[in-house]
Amino acid sequence: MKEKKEEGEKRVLEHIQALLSSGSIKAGNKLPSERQLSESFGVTRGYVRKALQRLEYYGLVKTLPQKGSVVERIGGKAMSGIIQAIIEIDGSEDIDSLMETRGILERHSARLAAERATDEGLASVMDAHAAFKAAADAGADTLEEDHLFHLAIARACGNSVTLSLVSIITPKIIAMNRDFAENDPGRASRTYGEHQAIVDAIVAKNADAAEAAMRSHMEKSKSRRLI
Amino acid sequence: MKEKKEEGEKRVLEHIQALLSSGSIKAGNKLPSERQLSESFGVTRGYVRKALQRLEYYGLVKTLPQKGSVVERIGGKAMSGIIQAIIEIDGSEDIDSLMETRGILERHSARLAAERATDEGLASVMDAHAAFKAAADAGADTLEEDHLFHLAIARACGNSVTLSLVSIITPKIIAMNRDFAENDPGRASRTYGEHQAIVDAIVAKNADAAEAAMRSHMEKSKSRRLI
DNA sequence: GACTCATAACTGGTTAACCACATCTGGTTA
DNA sequence: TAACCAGATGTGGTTAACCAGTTATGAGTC
Repeated sequence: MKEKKEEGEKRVLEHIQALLSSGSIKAGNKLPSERQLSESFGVTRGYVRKALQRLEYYGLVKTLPQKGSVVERIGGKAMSGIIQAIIEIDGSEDIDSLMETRGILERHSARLAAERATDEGLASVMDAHAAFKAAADAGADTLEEDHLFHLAIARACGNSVTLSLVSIITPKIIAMNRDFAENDPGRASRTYGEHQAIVDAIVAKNADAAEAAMRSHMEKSKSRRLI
Repeated sequence: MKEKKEEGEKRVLEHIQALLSSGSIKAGNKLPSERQLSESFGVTRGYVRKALQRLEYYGLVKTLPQKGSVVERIGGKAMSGIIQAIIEIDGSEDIDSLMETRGILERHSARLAAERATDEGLASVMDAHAAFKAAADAGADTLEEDHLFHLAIARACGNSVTLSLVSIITPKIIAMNRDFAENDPGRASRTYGEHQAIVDAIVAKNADAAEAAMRSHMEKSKSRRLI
């Protein structure tokens, strides 16, 4: 996908991966300075910084201002495997995996929302649900309201990581199959009905029903190729 | 968490969020140039670039070399909500959410591995399992082998997104509770037994059993505060 | 020899300048 | 009028220089 772009960063990641898996740098030790790395890898310092920031984002190294970067206390082989996954992540996200994983996360966020949503969380879910209906009744495009409905549930489930992951995955799916958006006139009302079942289960605090309703919704929307 | 650091990037994200939610910039349109943004936001261009790259990583904008950045065709309110989630992500990952979400993903990766793992995938799972036993028998630290075992399952499940997410989450958990690592001498063998149950179910292609075994393993390890 | 403290070297963080390339502009030409 | 074609402008991508702060050094002192 990205050929020229970020080529330097990828090279740095591979080099660091080699350093760690070969044992040249042990877990918990300090990494050489950015300047030394850039020189030994034959790239400019900017790429080293980008790669290190990426690794820090994934929690593999910790960079301290004016001091240096230390690698987390994770074994070399495991570290290497994770970096490999990071390198592969970029363009490897196929639509099937995205939708499957999203289904798993959404299903559980519905369950968790039913189990422990606050009154405030329930209210915002119902608000989003009502907004969807309003848009549908007005004959407007409901894609955004649909998305916001799901985000409201993810937020109500009280799990910040699940919310983050759903937030990351959903736009990728939208971007990937927006072109497939058929304009079936009955689609919005059918989606609304499925949403209604989810909302009912959540407000009834019936976790099993909420998960089942979301699962059903996900499977149907998958066949529609839309949220 | 990050106070001074990346403050500029956060400011840019908030500004762009405001631009999008206010409707000043509509979905599908081109964003102003990086220089214009940096000037109007009162920050240097570096921060604008970092923020845009972040948004591109999340699939919200697409940056074309020598042309400009276009925002994905997602509604302004939804876009704003996603950016909000991105801003909140940084330090908001509490250990409970991390472990809960990891449990959900691992549970399903075990199920999927049982359903559709290739012979190659099965072999690497069993290899990792054997490596764990070897380390345990030698009385060595098994943390790395434990991690690699779980990564092997995630890889065998054939879902690239799930593999990515597990790869991202796991090191954060390790980093967070490495200090809790008690040295209970029986721990390794107990963990090995739990792993054995998972492996058996996967090779038997019994999805329900695999999921149940992984769920049990996750719950027990949660109480141990270790993988 | 042990301690102190100015200083030099080095760290990651930040900024401004530079590059190749794409696009737009406005005059020129068939 | 319409096609064309320098060249001026603007784009994101990249690089090198600069900054504040930390750390190691080593001469000077007790």
